[in-house]
Amino acid sequence: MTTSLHHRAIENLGTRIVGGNLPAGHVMLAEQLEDELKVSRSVIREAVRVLQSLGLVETTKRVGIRVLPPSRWNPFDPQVIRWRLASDARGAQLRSLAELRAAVEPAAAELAAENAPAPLRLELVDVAYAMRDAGHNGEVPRFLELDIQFHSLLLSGSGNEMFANLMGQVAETLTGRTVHGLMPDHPHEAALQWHVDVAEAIARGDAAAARDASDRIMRRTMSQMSDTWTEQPRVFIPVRH
Amino acid sequence: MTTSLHHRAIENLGTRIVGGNLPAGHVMLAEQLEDELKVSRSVIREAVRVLQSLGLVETTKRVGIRVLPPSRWNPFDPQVIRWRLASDARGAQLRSLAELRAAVEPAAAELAAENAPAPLRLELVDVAYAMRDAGHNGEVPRFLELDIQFHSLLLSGSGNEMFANLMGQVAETLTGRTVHGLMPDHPHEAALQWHVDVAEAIARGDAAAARDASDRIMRRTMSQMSDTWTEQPRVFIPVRH
DNA sequence: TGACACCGATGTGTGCAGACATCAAAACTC
DNA sequence: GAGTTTTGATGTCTGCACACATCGGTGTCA
Repeated sequence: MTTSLHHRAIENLGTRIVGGNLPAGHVMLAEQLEDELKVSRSVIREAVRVLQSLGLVETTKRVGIRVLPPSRWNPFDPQVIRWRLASDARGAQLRSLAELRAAVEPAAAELAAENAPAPLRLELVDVAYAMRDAGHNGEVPRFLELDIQFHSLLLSGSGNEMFANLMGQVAETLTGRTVHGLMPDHPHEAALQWHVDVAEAIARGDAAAARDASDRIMRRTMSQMSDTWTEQPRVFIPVRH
Repeated sequence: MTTSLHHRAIENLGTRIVGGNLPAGHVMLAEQLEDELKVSRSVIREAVRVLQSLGLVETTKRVGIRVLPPSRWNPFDPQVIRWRLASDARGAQLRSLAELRAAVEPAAAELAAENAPAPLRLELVDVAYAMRDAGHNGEVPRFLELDIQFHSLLLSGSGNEMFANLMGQVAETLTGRTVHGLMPDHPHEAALQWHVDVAEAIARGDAAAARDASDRIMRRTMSQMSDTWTEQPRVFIPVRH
């Protein structure tokens, strides 16, 4: 199946804007985009509407379609995140996601210990032990898969739909780490145990212990990654009154 | 200026879907929506495309426009949040936001202590002291305004654009609290001091102290609010493999 | 003469109507 | 039951009328 023209138009413009090829303030005309992408007006109009809802562009009569600065983008939109990960700002995006994850996961662990359904708790324990085995045996691909499953279950078990929604992005950061060669062949022994600690604390409903163990995992992964992206420039979003 | 038809169509359908009037699985036809909203096909199509990008509906040839379940919605989209706050699920949405905020703010305080630009640190200190004064004098509206400004500055100062983007939603939760009558006339004395502590810790670059003080604020507000929404049902989003 | 307010021309997004293309669900045939 | 045809919905294209922000010219007043 060839993806729809609508989808391709969004993808084309989205990657170019987020990638910086179309700088903020740049003005385009609908007609010009029709010619450029060789599609009809309706396709362009529908694509622009979507980009507008993501905060990537704004339309003004008599002016055209204006590209907005990054401070106006919706940084939580999965598409925007994907485009940023595919751009030069990949490092900065990974850092942002990692920081968000480091903040959220201990809180999610705490909530999961209080609210998660029983079957999920059991699965979490199983996965934690499987992770430990895979880590010991140096089965890197299987470990990565289990790692993603573990953290997905944790976020899902919190019962907070915003936490749960970060699953997809978390998977990105984890796979991103391996792509960047930041993943050792044998994960740190203590980190493996901490995963088990989180799972068992949740299983027995010990919120404080779950948070603490999760916090240890996060602090370790953060300190592990921080070296690689210290050179990434930070973006300060001005306060809108 | 009358808001555009496009905007009105999105608003109409968005509120109805998020509000539960159009249940998941419900199928609509573009032609039927044209008649119902008395607008042309292009308006409907552009609106549907936007709702599609928010995960509220999907379109299938030969079937129509199908409403998707809440687990498919983008819970971070400002519009979705706004519609949810206007619906029966207002309580659950406020709780989710409060939990997110409680997780993020201490992390943001830590980052701000390390990265925030100097002028922002100074402004933060000023606002913290102004808050304390306003709190002492029982100036509730002014206190609320300063409170929002304080937390906006904090999130913005973290240098993480995802944290910074939560400002708008945070403002909602704070104003939401007053609307719900959860705001005492005289804010708790210790909480006022903690705000000052956060600001001064950030000003002198003490990340650990900033986090601790912020964490105390969050724990207090959470325990304050938790009574009111314990009856709200939690939504567990299934893990997608 | 110069500054300023007004006003009409212009160009671009917005909204409308109708046509044909495409493709997957559903009905049909064997 | 498997394969084929039909059908009905979205996808795409096009021409047109309208709304309205911007720009430039015109007239008025100091």
